[in-house]
Amino acid sequence: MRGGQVRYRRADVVDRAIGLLDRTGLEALSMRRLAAELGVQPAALYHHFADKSALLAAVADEILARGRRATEVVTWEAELRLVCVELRDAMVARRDAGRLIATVHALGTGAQEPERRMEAALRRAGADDRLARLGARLLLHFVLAHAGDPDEDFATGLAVLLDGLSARLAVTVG
Amino acid sequence: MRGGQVRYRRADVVDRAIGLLDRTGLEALSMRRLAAELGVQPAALYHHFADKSALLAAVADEILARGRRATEVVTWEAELRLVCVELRDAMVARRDAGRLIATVHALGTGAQEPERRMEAALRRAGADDRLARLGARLLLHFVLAHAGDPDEDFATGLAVLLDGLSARLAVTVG
DNA sequence: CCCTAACCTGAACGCCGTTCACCTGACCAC
DNA sequence: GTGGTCAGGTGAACGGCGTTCAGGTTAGGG
Repeated sequence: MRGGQVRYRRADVVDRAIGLLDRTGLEALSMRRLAAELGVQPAALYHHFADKSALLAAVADEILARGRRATEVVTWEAELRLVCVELRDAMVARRDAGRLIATVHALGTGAQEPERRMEAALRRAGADDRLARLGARLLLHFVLAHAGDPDEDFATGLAVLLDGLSARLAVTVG
Repeated sequence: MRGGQVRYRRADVVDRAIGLLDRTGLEALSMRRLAAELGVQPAALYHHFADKSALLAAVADEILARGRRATEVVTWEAELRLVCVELRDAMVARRDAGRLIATVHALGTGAQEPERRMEAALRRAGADDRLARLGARLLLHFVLAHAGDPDEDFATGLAVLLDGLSARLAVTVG
């Protein structure tokens, strides 16, 4: 079957999954539908991904990677802002990307780079381990939950967090 | 079938669902398993609930209601703290309650009382519509995401938010 | 030219939520 | 007492899901 014996690699599958997500939404992004989209049996997908959550993680990470900006950043606060804005933009840019990324992060299988970057930025700012981890999680979960808010609300919420964190940072650093 | 013709009302079903949740976790809380637990056909559940999300909402609301404390509260800040702590305790008290409540809130079918209470408290504190709504969502999503954190982290995160909000409140109120 | 590894097939397994036509028994007005 | 109503339940089916498995096919390097 499938006369034109097209064969796919992992990246192709991820790409088509993104297309399917755009066109039909997260609910319709099932292993069976994706297989049909590729003209392939569902089982074939298990050659590229251990299970569905691995697929979703790969899709989320690809969406995130495509949303990365090439921006130079100096202050730790600007770095934090940039990560949050990049993440938010990626979540809002395409259909259901927000729910996808939140899901994948909840599953713990992917979409972890933003958190790592923010944690590193906070450490560079002088935060101890605990505050760096907590601050990164705080900011990350804020964006995951509020990406869909109006710009003004998003800005206010982000400012609340950054204010509070820099106050604690000042205390820690002395 | 089912000689001892036990018949159930909505509240009975919710109660048994909570028991099933405690014993077997959220994944195992399916319509079919719950029906089996009750010794009933799956279809019977649709007499009590329009669909699964209505069932989950009822379960979440019941868990929340059972977690309510009879506490007098004076300041708006104490009220906000109380709602957050009640919510957190409910999420942590029993197996998978956190994921359940977060899910139900995401579905928009239930678990909305904490947000309403916090919004009202913020309004009483002098916040305008926008800040009241935003603040309530900020606090709610903080708790949904960080209920499982160690006490110290939870306290710090909550303090960050309350600090930031009261600063903005002061500005608004003058 | 053959072998290996990557890729895919076809069929099945056991779950899931939900719908439908129909049945049963309790309770209440008459 | 009797008849009607209606909440609650039956049994069977529908279509969908993720996943597994034994085996087939094909491209590319030695």
